[in-house]
Amino acid sequence: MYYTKLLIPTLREEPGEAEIISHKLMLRAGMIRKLAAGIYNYLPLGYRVLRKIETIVREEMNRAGAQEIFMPMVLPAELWRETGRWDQYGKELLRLKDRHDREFCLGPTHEEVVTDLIRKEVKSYRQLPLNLYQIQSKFRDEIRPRFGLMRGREFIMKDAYSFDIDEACAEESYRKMFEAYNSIFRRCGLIFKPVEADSGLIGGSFSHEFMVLADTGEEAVVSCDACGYAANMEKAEGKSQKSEVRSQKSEYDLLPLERKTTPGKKSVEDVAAFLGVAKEQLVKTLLMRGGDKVVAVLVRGDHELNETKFARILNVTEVELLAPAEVEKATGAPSGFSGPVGLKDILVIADSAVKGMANFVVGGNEKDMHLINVSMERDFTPDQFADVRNVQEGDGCPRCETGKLIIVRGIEVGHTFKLGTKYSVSMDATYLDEAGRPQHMVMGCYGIGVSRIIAAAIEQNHDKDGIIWPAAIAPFKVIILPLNMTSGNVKTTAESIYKGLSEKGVEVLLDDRDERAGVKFKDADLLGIPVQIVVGDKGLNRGIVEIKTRATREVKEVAVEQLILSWEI
RNA sequence: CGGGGUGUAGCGCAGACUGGUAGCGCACCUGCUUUGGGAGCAGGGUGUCGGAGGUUCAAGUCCUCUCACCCCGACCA
Repeated sequence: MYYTKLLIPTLREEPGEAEIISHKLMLRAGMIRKLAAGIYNYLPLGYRVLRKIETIVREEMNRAGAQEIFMPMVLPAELWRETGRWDQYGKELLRLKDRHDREFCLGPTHEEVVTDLIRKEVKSYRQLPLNLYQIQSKFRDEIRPRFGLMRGREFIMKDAYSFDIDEACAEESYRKMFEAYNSIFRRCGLIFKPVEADSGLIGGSFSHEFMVLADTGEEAVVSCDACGYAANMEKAEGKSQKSEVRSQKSEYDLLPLERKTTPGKKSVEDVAAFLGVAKEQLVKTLLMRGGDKVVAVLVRGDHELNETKFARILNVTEVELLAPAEVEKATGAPSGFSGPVGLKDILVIADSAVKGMANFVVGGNEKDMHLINVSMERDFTPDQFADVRNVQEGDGCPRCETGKLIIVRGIEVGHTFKLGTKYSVSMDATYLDEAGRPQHMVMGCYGIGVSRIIAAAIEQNHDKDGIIWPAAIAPFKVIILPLNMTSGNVKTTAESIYKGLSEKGVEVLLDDRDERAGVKFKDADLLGIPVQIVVGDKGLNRGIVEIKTRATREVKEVAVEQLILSWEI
């Protein structure tokens, strides 16, 4: 392809709308342009990368036995009402009406549609298992789209759905997808990690997220430094190092409970500093609403509540912190002074790291008042202990004896769920077994953020000058840089190299613009094509061209006549 | 949805407080020179100053409403 024939509007300056590096570089490299918040045009270069990724995804999905289909983007409301998600999904579901006033939504995911298809077409156990996938635009009306393709409202997703006769077969289908996903991300040239995840709103029994490791990732990835354990923050469990070992009551003399005035000291930092104790000697009391109940949660001062775990304990889909006025009503004191001692008619759940603590500090349920030397059981007894906190770096691994947990950032590019019968039951998708009895199909669903992979790949592969594409997803493999288009020798040599490589099946971009060398170098670095072939008079006088690797900037001089002959794809 | 901010040329921005012919850099077009890391000189403005009302002799600037976008938070594959 000739550069002047392609629309590649590179920018010298960083557009103000972009915050993170992948978004900036995609705009600067002329890959995408924004149409509306979270909605983007793909220009030729961006689309080529997208297609590369799609091809890898298709090949691996097909290899794993999945079949490609294509479902509509506009979905009728009735299907969503059948599973209850028309009401559950909230504002993220973009709803619209047709001319007859019938209700529809733009598809954010396709469990309902595919289940409807299968329940109509599949009747017998002989037709199973089935795994159907599509690569398609999804629309989720995100509260706050940001970071370009990383969190768009319209985005391109590969979604697959498996249907099996029973749990064991469903797990086999899941395992195949898990392996296909590993192959896909490996082939895309990404450094990634599959982690255990909470299954969230889509529901189901277990689930993995595939995380591309990058400092700018939006999610925290927890993993063990000794064994293979890895989970996302919502799901990760850990053994607390300090409280469970050091703060055993038996090792301490219980001191008498005391009241201390702590004027205006509300935060853990302030109270700890004021009283001259460590943050981990405090216990926070958070008043939360889950469903229609108000619950007090106790978490050690240096720990954070994990709302996902907490919601699961309460068996509700979401929990929220009470507003200050509600806290005052529930405890009799302004927020910041809540404590478990003397709380009435409120369920108290304590994080397991609080178990066995002694001589600690809690709020006094009175303005400007805290209690010190509080001890479990003597002064109060929680209704329940449970793991409701975020793990911290250095916590013990829950799976092995010696491992310590480490935390890195990741970008979620894939998610696999074992759904079980959640949708087949609510939508009555059944098959007849060998005995002729109707049984619910057991399902799985598997998503890959195809467009997000582009952003993730750039987050992981760039330098100060631009993108450095992994070869498998690069828009071109080679860019030829004739440094002076007015030199006949340079021009014809560049063109013959272009022709030679093209005939060998190499995807080549020839920068035939009449630009100065500096401009071509800068743009080539920005675009991130893995190999640059530099053709200049200087080199040609010695009969050579330079082959430069974008990633390392290593330059190899090669005789012109040798170049095509010795080229290895 | 709450808080903050920004809309002026393709991109980055100034001009607004204090109303008086819409500007700067880059990009773009023409010509000449130049040509190995974002060239120089000369010429060219490509703009409903986000939109609608209003105040005024006069509005990019003041007032009201509105739309879009960005950031923080809550939320989320």
